[in-house]
Amino acid sequence: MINVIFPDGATRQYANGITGSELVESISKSLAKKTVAMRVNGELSDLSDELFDGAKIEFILRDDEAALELIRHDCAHVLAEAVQELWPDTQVTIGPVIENGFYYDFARDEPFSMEDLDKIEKRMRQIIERGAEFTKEIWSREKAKQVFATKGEHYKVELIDAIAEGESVKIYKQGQWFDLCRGPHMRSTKDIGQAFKLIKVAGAYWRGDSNNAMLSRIYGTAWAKQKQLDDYLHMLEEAEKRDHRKLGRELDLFHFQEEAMGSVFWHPNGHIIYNALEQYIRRKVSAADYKEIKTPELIDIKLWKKSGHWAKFRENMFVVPDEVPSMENDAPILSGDAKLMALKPMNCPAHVQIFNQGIKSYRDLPLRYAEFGCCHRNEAHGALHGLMRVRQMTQDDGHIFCTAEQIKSETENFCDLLDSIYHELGFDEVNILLATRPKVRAGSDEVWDLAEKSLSEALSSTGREFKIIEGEGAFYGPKLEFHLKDAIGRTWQCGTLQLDFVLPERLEASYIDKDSKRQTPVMLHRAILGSLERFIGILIENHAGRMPMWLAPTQVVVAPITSDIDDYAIKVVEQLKANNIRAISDLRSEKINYKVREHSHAKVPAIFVVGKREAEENTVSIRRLGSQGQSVMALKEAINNIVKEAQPPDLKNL
RNA sequence: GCUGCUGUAGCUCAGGGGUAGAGCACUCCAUUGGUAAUGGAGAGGCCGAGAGUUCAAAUCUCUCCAGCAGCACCA
Repeated sequence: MINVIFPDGATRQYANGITGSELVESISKSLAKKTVAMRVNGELSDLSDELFDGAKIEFILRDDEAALELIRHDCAHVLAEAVQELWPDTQVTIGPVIENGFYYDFARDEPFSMEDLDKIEKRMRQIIERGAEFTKEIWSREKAKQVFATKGEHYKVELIDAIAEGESVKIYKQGQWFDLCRGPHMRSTKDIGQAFKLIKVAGAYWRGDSNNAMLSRIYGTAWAKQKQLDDYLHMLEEAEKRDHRKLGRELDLFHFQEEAMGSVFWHPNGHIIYNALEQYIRRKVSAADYKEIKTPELIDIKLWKKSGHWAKFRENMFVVPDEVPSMENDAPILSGDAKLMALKPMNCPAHVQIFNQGIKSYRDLPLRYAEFGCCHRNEAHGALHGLMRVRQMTQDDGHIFCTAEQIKSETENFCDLLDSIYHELGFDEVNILLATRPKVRAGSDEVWDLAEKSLSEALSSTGREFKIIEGEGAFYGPKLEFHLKDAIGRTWQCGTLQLDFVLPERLEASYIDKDSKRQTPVMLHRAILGSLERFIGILIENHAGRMPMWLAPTQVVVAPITSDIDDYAIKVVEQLKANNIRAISDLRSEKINYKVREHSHAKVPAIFVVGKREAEENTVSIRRLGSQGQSVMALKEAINNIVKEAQPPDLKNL
């Protein structure tokens, strides 16, 4: 007999060799019907696994959160089976679960088309209907390799070779079809249900290495219930509608063109947002005791060599010879021995240069520099993505020079500043990650201990929750990442705080300590928004283009109903402008319906409609974006309200 | 950078070996109206770039370039 422990702590005795499904059957038929897997001592397992003495078990019902992973994983297997039924010469490779779904990579000469996806999906639904049971077999390494080799599944053979000694080689069968798999799986393909959809096809490298062969990847999404699938598909649609590249064009904010690919042409409307945001951050960092500086964009590669960027970051740097090229047939000729300059990809070395001017005392620390530094990075062409990934960007960058003892308080200060800014910008959910020492790193373990401890203590002392990502730190120090959740649930990494013990040393930064000895300061790299370009992209998508009043390029449109009210409309605009409101009049001889429609599409937050009545009574009829109705108000009151609303968030309530 | 797809008017897109098409936007004219499209007329294009096949190429072929999706990258 064996003892099995249930989630509520109760222990019951069962016969040796009892499986999870036999056990659940013995408890209740209806529970057994809903149970698709189990957790044994906290590990997801097949229901068909035999239990052992002292096993803590927990049943996973199909509707449990935990079952979602299984649904998606099983769905990936069915996808592979469907593809091999349709195209038997296709090799299967791996098919893991990812956020919101799964994918499977196939090796095949012809890539899949979108039409193929429909065919595959149909076949998948049939396979699921067949409801073949998942059964597990343990094979010897030799047998597994031989069977897959005979089938021509060379990638699987390679996977078997990669399985650690001592780990068993598991084969999961579903009817005739079988796959090498770690498991676990649900009872049968029927448990998957029909709430899934194949989303897209794409190329992907074998084992994620760009030196390897390119495979064909099929992405799918799967859910427990149809409603969840519908919601997810709706979210994707919503995300598409919010695409900042589309809105940027429609709202006339910015554009890109071939001659400057990856760099933004800011139009007047977009630049209003840009400036408002920059000025806001300038006020915030100034209040947090940062000194704003400005450093050169073009710097001799000598400095980049010294800083280490030349060795680590060269392939992302734009290099410019300091020479006037001679010309032949309009083609430039460079001598090849001119001095080389590089457009700065980062601001840090330049900030150290300013720190290094004059002699610094421990009394000067912490010393905080901020710069809206324009950086150039030669990003891979395939990486460019609207404002989100550009080749020329402006970071809201800053560097804090301090002592090791000050790391903790500086971290706390910075977190407070971030909280305040994210909150004011409308992002109230922030996930914090602490990336710790990587395998290859600079600096002694002692210093790393202190650095990691300072960061985690600073976070804990303020009651902030954070996750640790082991080994993901920069080679020069650990870092914090701040991820913002947007209005439709996507997260964006924006803020970062990175400790650096290497650069100050390399660039010979020092201060005179209390004992009049020279010391090397610690350097904290930090950014709040990340890049202004990218953050504006995030703001556009977060607000779906309907910017809050203080960021809206045009804040008010005054639209007269007939042309004999034009004078009054002009007067209203003048008064708005006198109060620093970005207002325009729309005097075209169009109907009011037309004007309202057009400015609503342009996402102007407020339309003041003025007709004969309003002109006589010195009022305006206000129509706010997103509302169907309107309200009539005295002009003075209306202006006051707009002025109040148009205050940047840090200046409201002052 | 890799794989796949795409590139025709400002935008969204149709067409497809032999005068280049639509809707919206734009310009002009009429219209003066009460909260999401008033009517009419007009203008607008090296069909991404280059080469090739052909009597003839926007259309077929090749090479580039850019965009899109994913991968890789992301100090």
